Amino acid sequence: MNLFDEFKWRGMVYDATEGLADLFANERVTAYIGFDPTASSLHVGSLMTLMALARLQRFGHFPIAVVGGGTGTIGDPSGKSQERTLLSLDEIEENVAGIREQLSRFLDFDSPVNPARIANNADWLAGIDLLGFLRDTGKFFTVNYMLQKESVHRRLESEDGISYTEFSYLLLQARDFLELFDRYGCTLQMGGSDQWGNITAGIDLVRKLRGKKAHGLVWPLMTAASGAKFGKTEAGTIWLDAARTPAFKFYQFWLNTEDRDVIPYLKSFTFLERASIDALESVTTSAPAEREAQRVLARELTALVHGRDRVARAEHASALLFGEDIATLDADDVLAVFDDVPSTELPAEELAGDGIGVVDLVARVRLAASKSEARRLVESGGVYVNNRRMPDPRARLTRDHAISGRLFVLRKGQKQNHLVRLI
RNA sequence: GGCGAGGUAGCGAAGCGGUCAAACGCAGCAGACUGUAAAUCUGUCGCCCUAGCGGCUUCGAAGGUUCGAGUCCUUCCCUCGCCA
Repeated sequence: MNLFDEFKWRGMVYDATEGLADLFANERVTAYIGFDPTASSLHVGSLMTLMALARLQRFGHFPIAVVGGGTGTIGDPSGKSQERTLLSLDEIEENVAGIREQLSRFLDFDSPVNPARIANNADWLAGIDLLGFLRDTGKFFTVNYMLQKESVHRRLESEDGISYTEFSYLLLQARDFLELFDRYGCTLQMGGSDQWGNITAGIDLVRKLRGKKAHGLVWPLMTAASGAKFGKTEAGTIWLDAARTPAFKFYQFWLNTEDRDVIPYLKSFTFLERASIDALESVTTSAPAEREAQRVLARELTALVHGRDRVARAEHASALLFGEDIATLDADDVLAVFDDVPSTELPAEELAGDGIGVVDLVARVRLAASKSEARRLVESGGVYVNNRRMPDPRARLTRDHAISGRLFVLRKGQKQNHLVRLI
């Protein structure tokens, strides 16, 4: 099976240029994808992209991850309904460094055969002078062509319009492709379907200036079946950085995938073979309550992003949290398992006398934004201490309630846990 | 520059001088039901507390009229549309 069929089977081909399948079959292709340096960490929304590069490398081709240190200063209008706020150069610099680090978990930069490569387009874009750019790149695009691009077109229709800055973005990305073609013989650019316009612009530029055929491949934008934006949860974005999204939470995010999304996610985000995924699909149909597919998905991704040892811990923590009676456990066991769960230290003297009010504690550890909100939470039955619901806002906690006299497991709703250690 | 429309809670959107902390929808949070799922239903949803027909700060900004202003007047700022 060549890479094109592989992508196709995984539902990753939304559109591709003519002849790409043959190219994959006959040549070792150098391909690139761009990453936006809008934050110092990538989040699950970039997984498709990361996996695409990783698969490419596994099939013997050459992946290039381009971090948009240059284009990031401008902002891509694709898929955006509003003008973006510009980041400072320092911020971008910092973000590029963070992303570089995360890429290494997906790509092999030391392969003797087909090592991956990282490039920062600031290297060639930053030094460009306006007049030179207008002559060398601008001359090859008519405004008519640019206006036809979906991303530009949509913004023209909108009330807010599009700034000249973002309008120019297309040209910069086209320039990237040309540059990578010249430097590394890169002949393929991939991305989400919103990138199609930018990609074809690059292909056109390569053809016009170098007389060579370059290719493009885009996949459908990942959405959850519910229509929710993928990768965001109640508590915000799911990052690939353990400091921002602890492994336990990351694991839980995938475990909570709904049935109708889980198979597509397995295809897109894991290296599992077709046979395994087909098997999981039938199990999901016959025994959905087991959530076997979700477990595998969570295990695979947590292992990939956070490492094998984290998986075991996350699984153990999940079993405990959603199963056994925490209160009977030993504080050390709980701590060992839950060290990813957010925690707060509380001086034991605050529990002296008649103890601390549940409401106060919930607000104190920021499980609720304010004391009033904490009170509402408690009254609606959404607060649990050591797995036992505490619906009375006047309830107080003393040391006697703590696990081994030194630990509280505070829970909000079904899933949000917080450890309180007495010191 | 001229004319017109408009700026209300995270978003959208009501609001004809008093009972407006502000209808309604979405998003959010919690509960029931479940499989740590989906759908559905319920509650909640400015901030504070000693939780009460309690206190405080809001309706672009600043002034003013009035016993009383999101609602009226003045000036200013900003957005959008049409024209130049």
